[in-house]
Amino acid sequence: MSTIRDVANRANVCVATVSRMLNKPEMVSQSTRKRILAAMEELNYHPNEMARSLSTKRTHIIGVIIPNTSLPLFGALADAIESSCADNGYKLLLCGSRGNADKESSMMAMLLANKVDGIILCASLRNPDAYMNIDLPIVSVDRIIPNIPSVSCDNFKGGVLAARELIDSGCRYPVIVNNVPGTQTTAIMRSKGYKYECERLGYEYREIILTNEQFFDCEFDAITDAMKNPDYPVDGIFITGDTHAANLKRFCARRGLETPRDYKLIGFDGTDLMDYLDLSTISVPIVELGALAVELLIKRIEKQSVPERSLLPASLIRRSSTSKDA
Amino acid sequence: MSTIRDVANRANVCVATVSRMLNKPEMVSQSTRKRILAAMEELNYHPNEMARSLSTKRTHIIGVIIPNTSLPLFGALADAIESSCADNGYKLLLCGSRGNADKESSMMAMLLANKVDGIILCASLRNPDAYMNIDLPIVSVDRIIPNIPSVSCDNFKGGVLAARELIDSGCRYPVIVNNVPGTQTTAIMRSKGYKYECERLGYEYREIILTNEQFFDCEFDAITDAMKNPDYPVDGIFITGDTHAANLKRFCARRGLETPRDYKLIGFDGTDLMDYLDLSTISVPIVELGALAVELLIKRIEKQSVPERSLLPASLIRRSSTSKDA
DNA sequence: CACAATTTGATAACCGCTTGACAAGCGGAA
DNA sequence: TTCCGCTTGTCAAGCGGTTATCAAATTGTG
Repeated sequence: MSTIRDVANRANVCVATVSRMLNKPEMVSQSTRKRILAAMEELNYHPNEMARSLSTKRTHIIGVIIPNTSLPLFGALADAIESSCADNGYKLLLCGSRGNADKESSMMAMLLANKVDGIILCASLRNPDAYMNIDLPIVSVDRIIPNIPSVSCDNFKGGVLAARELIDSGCRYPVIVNNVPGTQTTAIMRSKGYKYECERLGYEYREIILTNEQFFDCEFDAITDAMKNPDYPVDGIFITGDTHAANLKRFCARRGLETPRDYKLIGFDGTDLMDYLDLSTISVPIVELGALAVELLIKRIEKQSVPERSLLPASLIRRSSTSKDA
Repeated sequence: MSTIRDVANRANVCVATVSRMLNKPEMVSQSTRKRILAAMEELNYHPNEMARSLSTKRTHIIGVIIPNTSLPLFGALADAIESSCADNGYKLLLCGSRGNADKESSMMAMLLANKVDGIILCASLRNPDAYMNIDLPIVSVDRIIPNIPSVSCDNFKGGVLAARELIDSGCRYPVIVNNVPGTQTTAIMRSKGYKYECERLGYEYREIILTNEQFFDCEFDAITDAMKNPDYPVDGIFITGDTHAANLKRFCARRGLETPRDYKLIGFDGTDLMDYLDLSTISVPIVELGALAVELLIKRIEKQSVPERSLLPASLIRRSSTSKDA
């Protein structure tokens, strides 16, 4: 592997000149530039980025902490982030946290030790303290963390859209299916939006709370039971998460319940999956979220100021699961 | 940010001792070890991995070139690879090639310049020359490249299973839907397996070739037309790729054609999507593929020898789209 | 207590590149 | 010719670690 000295020798210049040509090419004349380029070519020289980083204290690497790229939403997000990074001359160090708070912490430390220029975080939020007081630019995606700029989609608006769509499609007894309340501010905003719109339209706010395990194991009896409740026979369901919606649809189908005939169903995320299943959903602009996260992070790396909270619009994707003709 | 020298001072030892404790802890006594650890703790010291890499010539980073993590298959693969890397103390530099051969080449160069310890490649294979003659351990996933160890699933066997399943489910006129023939040896193996089994069971080998654009735009008329062909009224379809299968199912459904009534359908990949759509598929052991790729790469990094070609078993996932009761 | 074994110190070179200070060479303009 | 401005050379220190060498200090052992 050839070094900058080899190139310098080959081109009959000094190392400083080669370095200048690498970093401020306008400082070196056409003729020597050509000589140096030729030498690089001949030696197949590529500057050692490690060595560079060591002296410039800039790696042009950004770290991404994300639960799991095998989930459609996060896979798409990772892809959007990667692509934006590449467009801006940054590389991406990927960490899968699996929603494990301890892993997150150790990954933070690892990224610090590897001198990444900044971090994009999709945090579990189990231990928000871990992210604060870190002397490194951070941008959070779809999670609200004090003192850390975040980009998320307008979850409140998403909740509003979902409520309105259920009611528009003729539901009299809508319900929102939620996770056990946690620190997920985005989930809270979705609920709030949903609640706001329900009440504005004169409907009752009802929710069904499921545990993570129930979601994971598709134990949705609480929901089908609620559909048979004479006092409030649920006929419209807003479930936040496309995979959950897909699981629920299957669960119900096995019990002979079909959308839109027996109930309306709307999800949240806007993944392709919903297209195949013909399920309505609230679309999250993932590509834009990823791109904006990268943009903001780079601004912070360059010491520019960025807005503390960025909201991107959620939008309704209407499919047969919320069609009127029940 | 504190350096190794700061730690040395704080602990009243010399840098060499601190370095020893970092790299061969057994060489330093209990008592000083404690002192050093305490000093590190107090200074919140984390060794600068860049500097380390520069002198050891080992980054413990592996580069991954993959088309696009937003596709279910690659998202899952990336996740499997990341997770195995983490388990083995490696970090992952992720590159999205989007199947673009030029991007692949420049990413190769980038990874080289960043001194990754090795590369896992999911190549487009548009320019296989680019990967060869690279002085760095490489492992290829699901692509066969001369002189580069590869891990893939047993595509031949997968083709066999698909053919047998179609025929078992009662098809008289099965067909395989293929991409235009390219350099994808894995696709070739699938075809071969399919063909082998068809002929072994006394059936005719028929294929329908579609272009990438036709796949992408879901222009499947050639297939539905074939289903009406009186000479060979296609009643069973093996389409290699789950998303394609999903798209085809939708395409057919819009024309009133349903599985398993009007035709049998089997995909290839084994993604969750197929579960939701109740479609049969040949399952690729993605997690194992990722883990094995990492394992082999690490072996190569450590100068151990590895097998040139590794095959992991494909398996049939049977769902209603290939059930007999048509 | 002498001797060996273990642990630590001190120093310096090195990994490959950047950067600043300063001088020297060169050509063109006045 | 002289002076200026651009380009390049020279030199050296520094980024934060690793590692080899050798010597010195500490500890354990019989």
